[in-house]
Amino acid sequence: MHRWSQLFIPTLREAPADAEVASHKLLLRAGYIRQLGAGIYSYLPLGQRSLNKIIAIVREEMDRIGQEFLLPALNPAEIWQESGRWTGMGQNMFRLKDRKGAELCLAMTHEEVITSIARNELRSYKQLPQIWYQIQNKFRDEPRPKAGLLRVRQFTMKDSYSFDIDQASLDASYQKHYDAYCRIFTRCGLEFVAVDADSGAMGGSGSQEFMVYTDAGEDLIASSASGYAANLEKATSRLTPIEDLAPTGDGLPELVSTPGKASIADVTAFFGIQASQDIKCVAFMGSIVGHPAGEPWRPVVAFLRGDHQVNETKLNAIAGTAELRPMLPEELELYIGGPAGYLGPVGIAQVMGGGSLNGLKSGKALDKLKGIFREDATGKLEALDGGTYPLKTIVVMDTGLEGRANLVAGANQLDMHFRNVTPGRDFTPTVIADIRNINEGELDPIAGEPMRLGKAVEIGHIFKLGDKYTKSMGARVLNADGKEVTPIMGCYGIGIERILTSAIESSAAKFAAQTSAAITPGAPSSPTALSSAKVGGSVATESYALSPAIAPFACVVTVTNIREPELLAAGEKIGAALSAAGIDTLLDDRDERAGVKFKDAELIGVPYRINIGKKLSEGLVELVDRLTNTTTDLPIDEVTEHLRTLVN
RNA sequence: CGGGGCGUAGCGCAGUCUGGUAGCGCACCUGCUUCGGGAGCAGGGGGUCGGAGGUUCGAAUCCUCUCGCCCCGACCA
Repeated sequence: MHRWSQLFIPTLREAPADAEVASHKLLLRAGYIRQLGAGIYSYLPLGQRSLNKIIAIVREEMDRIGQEFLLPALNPAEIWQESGRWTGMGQNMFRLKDRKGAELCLAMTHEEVITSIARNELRSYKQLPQIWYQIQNKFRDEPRPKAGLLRVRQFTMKDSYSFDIDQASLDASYQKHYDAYCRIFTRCGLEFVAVDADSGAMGGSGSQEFMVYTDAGEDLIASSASGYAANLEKATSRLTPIEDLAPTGDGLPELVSTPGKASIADVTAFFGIQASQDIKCVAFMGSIVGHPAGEPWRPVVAFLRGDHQVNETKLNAIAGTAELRPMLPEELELYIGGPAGYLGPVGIAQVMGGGSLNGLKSGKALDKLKGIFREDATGKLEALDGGTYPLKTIVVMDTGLEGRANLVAGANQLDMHFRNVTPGRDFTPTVIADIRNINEGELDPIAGEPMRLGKAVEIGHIFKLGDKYTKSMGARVLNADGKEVTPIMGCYGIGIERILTSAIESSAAKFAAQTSAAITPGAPSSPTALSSAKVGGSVATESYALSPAIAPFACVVTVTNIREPELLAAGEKIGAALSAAGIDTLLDDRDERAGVKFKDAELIGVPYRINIGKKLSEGLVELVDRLTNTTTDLPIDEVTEHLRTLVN
């Protein structure tokens, strides 16, 4: 049992002005952390206790599937040069020189170190599979540390690496991690989802990120009750069928004069249709991936349902471009042949293949194009450096338009639209692909459950690496046939601090929702709700509670007045009994007013509080369960058993 | 790296525009009272105003440079 009077728990009534997000303010106010520099924090006793508990859970679960190492944070440059990441990591790696001038770095991850061990020690398939993990400080020279512990330059990470002889074995190692991660995050009291992540450039075959929904997060994800979950860049949806318009006239595209109707809203109102019955055109210039000169642009034109938005990441992937910018008016004229507001797919094929510079009047587009192309004798554009650039306009149609008919679309003439536009018949896109952002409430593609869309923070990542490091660093083992083969790897990370941070964020969001619910609707004059929320007041209002598994203490015994010997004696007794029962207990034996103790106990996130006060004369104490926000009176001799049930 | 903001006591801030001996609240120390929701009264301690240079009789305040931190963007195993 710990006594509050003897601990260092520097709580603050007000948060430093630098703190913006809830978890940052609360960690500071609760005395968990103090900032030393941008993205650099000291962990005070409370923070350290909580992180140690998280680490203990991680270690326990990881020991079930692997073995713990501790690898150096200080790495010689050589191994990073071997893997190609000495230059590849760019500015994100802290680098330094020793007294002899040798180059070193502070490791931001440990594939190189672990692979150097593997190549020196692993000889035979009989030694595989291996799962090696460590819990270590990592260093990253973030361009922009922010949000308290959410994005920092030094942090604790559990990282593990698997070595397997073949894909099936890697799949098994990967699955072990998936299962272990689910157990870890569940034990920490987190509500999380595992999303499919991009395994792209790393050449891996599978990757998932474990995410916790919170507005403080930097990623956007979608998930549904069926278990479907994906990054916004990958998420797709099952669309509910749209009723197509009946054809008019002969059913073929019909020109309609639509003076001044340049927006979707104007056009749909004019025709009396839904936005989903209209074709939206979004025209970009995309910078070509890997172009030697740096930025030649390729025209990329996207058509979507009027009520959908382009996801530029998806579109980049389809178009083979790295970055998209809107076309300038001159470029619209050149590549599509119509003015903004009246762009459409019909006839766009005729201008595919590029146009002539003559069509351009002036401006940046002309200058830019003149820097890249010249006109040949026939008026066609030709690249100045003789390179072959895809001049063809890439026309991408979103899958949301597949099978549709009789849509309204721009006619590539000022003040004109077509109706009766039917994809496939009236125009043929270069490619049909999912390039839209999904929307909240759309149905997931697997089970058709409604999806939730929101910001989230990544707390873990599992990844089938393949042979990237084993190959470049020359790790080889003999297989059963006596043949030398390259083992394949997986890598798997967990951000320890992010478990704490996201737990606080999630809980604080719930408390905030309760508070605003208490103030806003029915009872505007409720004095207690108003005073606790202190609208416009100076006292901070954020609150939260952690799961007993990761809170610095599972339980706090609050002696409301230590000058009453019976209360203090009862507190000592109950605290000792709880500790003896294996419950991590803090006795608040400070000579403070009850209100101060209540506030502090809430601030430090302890989930269960035993108030020892007036009712003691009746043999009762109060249990405040912060996770369910309930208060109950308990007979003294039932406290331990009750808490034991709650904690486990 | 681009844009914006801020550095005055442990925390939150005023004072800077218009130069004239550095203030308020909380926290801290002492005493008395109070004692279940961040107590009251009285007394007290604590700041070379981020740093350097300059202008001036005089600089927290004006000028130049510099360091740091926060936010938006870019970037992000």
